[in-house]
Amino acid sequence: MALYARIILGMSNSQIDRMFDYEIPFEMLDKIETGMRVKVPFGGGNSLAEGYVVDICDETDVPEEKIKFIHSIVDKFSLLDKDMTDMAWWMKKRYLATFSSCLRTLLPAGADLKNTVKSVFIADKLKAEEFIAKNSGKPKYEAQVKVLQYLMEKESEEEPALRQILGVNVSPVNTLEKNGLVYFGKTRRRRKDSVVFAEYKKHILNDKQQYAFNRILSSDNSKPFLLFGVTGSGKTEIYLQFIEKIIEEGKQAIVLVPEISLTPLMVERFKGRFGNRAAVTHSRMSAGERLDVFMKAKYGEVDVVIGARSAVFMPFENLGAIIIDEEHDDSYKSEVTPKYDAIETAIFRCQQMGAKLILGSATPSVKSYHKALTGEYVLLTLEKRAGGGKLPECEIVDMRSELEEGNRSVISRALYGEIKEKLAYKKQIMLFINRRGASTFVSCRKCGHVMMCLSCNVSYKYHSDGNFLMCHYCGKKEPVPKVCPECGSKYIKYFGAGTQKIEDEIKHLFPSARVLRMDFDTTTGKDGHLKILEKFKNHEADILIGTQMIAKGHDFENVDLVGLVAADLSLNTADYMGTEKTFQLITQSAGRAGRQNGEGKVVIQTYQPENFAVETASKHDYVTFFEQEIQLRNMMSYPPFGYVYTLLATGKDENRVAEAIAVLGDIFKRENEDGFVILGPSEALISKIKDEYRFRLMIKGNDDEKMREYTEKCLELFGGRNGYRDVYINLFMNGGSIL
DNA sequence: AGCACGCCGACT
DNA sequence: GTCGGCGTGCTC
Repeated sequence: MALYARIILGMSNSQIDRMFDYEIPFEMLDKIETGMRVKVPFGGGNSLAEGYVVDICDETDVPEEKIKFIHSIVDKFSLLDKDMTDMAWWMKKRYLATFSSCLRTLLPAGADLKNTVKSVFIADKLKAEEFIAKNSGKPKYEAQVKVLQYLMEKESEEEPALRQILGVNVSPVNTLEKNGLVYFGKTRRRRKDSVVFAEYKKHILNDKQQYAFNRILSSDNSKPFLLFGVTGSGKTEIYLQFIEKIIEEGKQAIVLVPEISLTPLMVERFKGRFGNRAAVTHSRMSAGERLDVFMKAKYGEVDVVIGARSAVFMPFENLGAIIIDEEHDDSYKSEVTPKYDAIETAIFRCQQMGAKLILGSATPSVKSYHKALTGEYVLLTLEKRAGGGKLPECEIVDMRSELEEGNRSVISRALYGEIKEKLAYKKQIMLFINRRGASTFVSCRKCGHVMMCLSCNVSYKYHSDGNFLMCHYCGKKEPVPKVCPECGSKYIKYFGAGTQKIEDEIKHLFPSARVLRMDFDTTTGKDGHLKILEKFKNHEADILIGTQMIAKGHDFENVDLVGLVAADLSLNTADYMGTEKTFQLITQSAGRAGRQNGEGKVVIQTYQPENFAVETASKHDYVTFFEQEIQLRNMMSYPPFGYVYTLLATGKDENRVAEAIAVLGDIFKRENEDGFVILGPSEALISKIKDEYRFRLMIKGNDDEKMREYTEKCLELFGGRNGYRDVYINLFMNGGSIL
């Protein structure tokens, strides 16, 4: 009886997102496993395609004459078990993506690298013993004896490692192989992990911490925990002690942190507690290193993995817990298809594995806190800072009256005074502005013409260091025009303020202060941002100016003043998350001030001082913020009460894109049985990016589940026609507005 | 995604 | 007559 392998092809973005059955050739029967990648002949030309074995079975519905044989096996070791492929199926359903894209997402980027290394195995222990007895002491055979003695203990070793450890060269090993005492084979590659971290000592939990800790331990794992505690309330210590318990039970844990806070300090804490039983993955590691961590997790060589979003896919076979720190952070949502949310994925994974989930934050997302209040999560609150430190004092400055009273600078008089004072006391200062470049746009005063990028239909941003215009969508640069290209007038005006403009202004106001700027433009090198932060930490600069990049995670002892130059920038976006983001940004930035001595001061500059997000954040009052925000969401039918899906069609040919979105719109209108609101189709606000035209269709409703099914059905009907291959359809279910 | 098949115009 | 353009449909 023949055996068949059920294969999912790995090709991207395809209309062939379904299973294909292949017969397993006889010689592969004992090697092939579910979860391996294989090469198969596919299509009329039998070109080789790579696919994943998702199942092995002894029957198939496919007529015999159609069945082909698997060509070859790619992996020596299975990358995925059934739980992992189940997770991929769940992702496909939840995020309406192809199964193969889900599989590729949960596999590490290095999964296509060679994962094996030449290794030496002992062939025959008896013969080896004889050889050692006969030849030990003889200088001629010294090296061979050394190798055999080592292999008597270890059975096998990677060849390069063996030679390095024993200090022998290739020839004795090859001689042994020639004489049949050892043989060569391949083993899974392991990389060394030699850095030793100082022990991070256990802290005694205070009453509040102990209470939260006990609640988590004694739970039945059915509900996630939301651990709500201000910065410095000791969440990390709870995580660490909890993981210790998990490991004692013989289980493993995943810790997710925002990419940006995956700092050496964070890593030290975990490595210092768990040593080499803990591993880290992050985007700066090579693909091979990341694959290595993945395989270590799968084969139980580590107990804890700390990483950013994608670490939620660590294939632990006995997962005991997932911890998501700073759970409100944007970086937990993927921006590429499948646009998975690491929190939702963690909830699925924990249910699947019977594991516990802890979400921690000082400023929980409105979504999560709402779930905690409605009983979907268990709320655990840590009220005060563990060391007893107090939160910094916040001052709100109304920039409108500043202007009225004649100060046209982007720095208010209050902030100026504070900076001057802190500089005098040799304290450090951080200034935030959520925007790079120097100006937001450049326009002609006479005719109002705005300088635009012709490939993207967005306004150019002015960059003062180098004096050029840059498109932040496609990266194109242009010199600043001397005269208006529309009317020829010489009056070109710059609007708005970004990091560069603040830097110029600060240098002008405080010529003797040492200033560092950190934003996307100054941190392009490898670890560029870490270098800048290190400099600042070593007090090689007095003032650090940056985007919100610097608001997260980093502790600077000597910072006594934080200035939010334009605290309300994110309030004015068309996004319903604007107020939430503003609250989080202010709170996080404030958390950077006076970490050590409690003398911190925060100056919040805003044009909307009466906005409740600004006001509550300045008082460190999350609960009041939440109560107002949730009412607003309810009133406006924003999540978690109402949802917006956006379908974005893009392509090079404007007419084709417009036609495709019209056809798609008709399908949505025709299939609409539940009274969803359909907006559009229409041109997107940014009608072109990188020479690709953009049209969108929006669906509104309040039943997320039903909307998803409906969208899936309509997309299938549209895709089934196979008609618009030159138009790419992108689905956004996160509810934020797509420009 | 590829690739073959097939139905059309334009070339030796 | 036949070569090759791409629109259409299938792939275990």
